Amino acid sequence: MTGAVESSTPRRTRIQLEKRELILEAALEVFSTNGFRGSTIDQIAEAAGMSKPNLLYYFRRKEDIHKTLMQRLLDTWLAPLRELDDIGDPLTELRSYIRRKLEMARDFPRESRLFANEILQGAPRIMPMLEGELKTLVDEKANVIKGWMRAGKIARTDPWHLIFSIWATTQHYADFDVQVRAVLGPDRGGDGRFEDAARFLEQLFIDGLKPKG
Amino acid sequence: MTGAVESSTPRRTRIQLEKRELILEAALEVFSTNGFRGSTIDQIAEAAGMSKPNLLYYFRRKEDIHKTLMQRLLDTWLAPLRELDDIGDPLTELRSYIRRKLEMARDFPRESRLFANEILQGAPRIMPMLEGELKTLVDEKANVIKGWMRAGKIARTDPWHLIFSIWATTQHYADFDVQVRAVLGPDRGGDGRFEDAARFLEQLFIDGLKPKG
DNA sequence: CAAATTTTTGACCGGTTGGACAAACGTTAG
DNA sequence: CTAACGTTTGTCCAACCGGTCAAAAATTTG
Repeated sequence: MTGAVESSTPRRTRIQLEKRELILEAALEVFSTNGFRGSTIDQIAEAAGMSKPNLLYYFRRKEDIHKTLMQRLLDTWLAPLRELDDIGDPLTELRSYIRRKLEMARDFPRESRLFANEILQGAPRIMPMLEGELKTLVDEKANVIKGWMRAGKIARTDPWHLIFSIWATTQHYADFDVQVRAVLGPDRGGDGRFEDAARFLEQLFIDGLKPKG
Repeated sequence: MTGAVESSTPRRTRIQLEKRELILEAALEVFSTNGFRGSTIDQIAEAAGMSKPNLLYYFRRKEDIHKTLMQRLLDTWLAPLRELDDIGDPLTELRSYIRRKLEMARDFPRESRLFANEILQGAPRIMPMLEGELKTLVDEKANVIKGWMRAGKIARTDPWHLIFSIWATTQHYADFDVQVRAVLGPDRGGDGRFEDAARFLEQLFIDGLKPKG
């Protein structure tokens, strides 16, 4: 069932390394907009500027491309959470975590959508990573946050649901981009939209929504 | 390009009405877990307990099923927001809006995922609805919320981003269900998970996250 | 019951897709 | 130059998929 995509030391030539990157970049584009089943090898090959058999010389199965993409993705995707530091001011830490996540939604929307697509369909290809790597990290950081709460440095809540909410709100701007755009109308140039969202989320998570009085 | 799925009064027999419902129910199940392109007519037909040609007797094209599903969906999906009442206590209104949305994520996760799937892929089939019906409603309600803010009844923020955040956080529990489950572990029976989320979101949106001191 | 109508099915079709393969092409080292 | 190795491509195939069609089966109507 679970075949190793890359066994030990695959010993790659220079061309192989380059072409594999090219393919992964193209596949990210195609997979993130059409989903796994909705994407064809031909599409990816064309986006990478090569023929289908040529692509299959570098990745023997369509699923291998997707798997490789997912493995890399999870690392960069969780990087901001990894940086959440036990030491340092809690509110500052959370504020910059939120901002980093939002920046990622802005700068890497394809990665976000690829991930969302996979989860939506039941995470058939990355379930083990969720239950392993992901859960471990989240539990660890949730406990950090819990420590801050016990120390009275931030209000008490469920840290797990807090993390989920930060994920949900930030990634929303990448995953549901067309909807956001449809509702707000075309972006009026610059980082206007981004700054609005950043300001809102900071207020929501840091100050809270309630009457000043 | 845009063919009417159902023109005026299609005059349906009893059997047609029943079977069409059966197909739509089956299609909801299949589409929401595999996406549009990832689903086959055969899968839907089997889930509905009939043969493929038989299904195609009731819906002539695969896309017709999806379109019909989406049209119905948007109505029920936006119902909670429609109920947001100008009169009545703002915080109470918002609190029950959030709760209703969360209940929908719990009770109709397939609908949520179907919608998410469509938006993720650029909303190719429902763009007009987003720019029309959806935008109109959101703008209207955003102005209601703006009124509350001007009256000093709730803190000032961007109402549009507030609505997005409520959507994002509540729907997250349906769309990213497998991830939530992977991180939190198996649900310990009953509505425990749901109540945790409800409590958290109420605190987040109503009380805010900040030290009591 | 019998005719008319609706529903169901098996067989079929053209196009697409993931993938195999061998032959051709290119490159490099001896 | 040439043998060895890495790269690229044209061709092919079997499975799948959306959809058609005619004929059989069931149902409704008179």
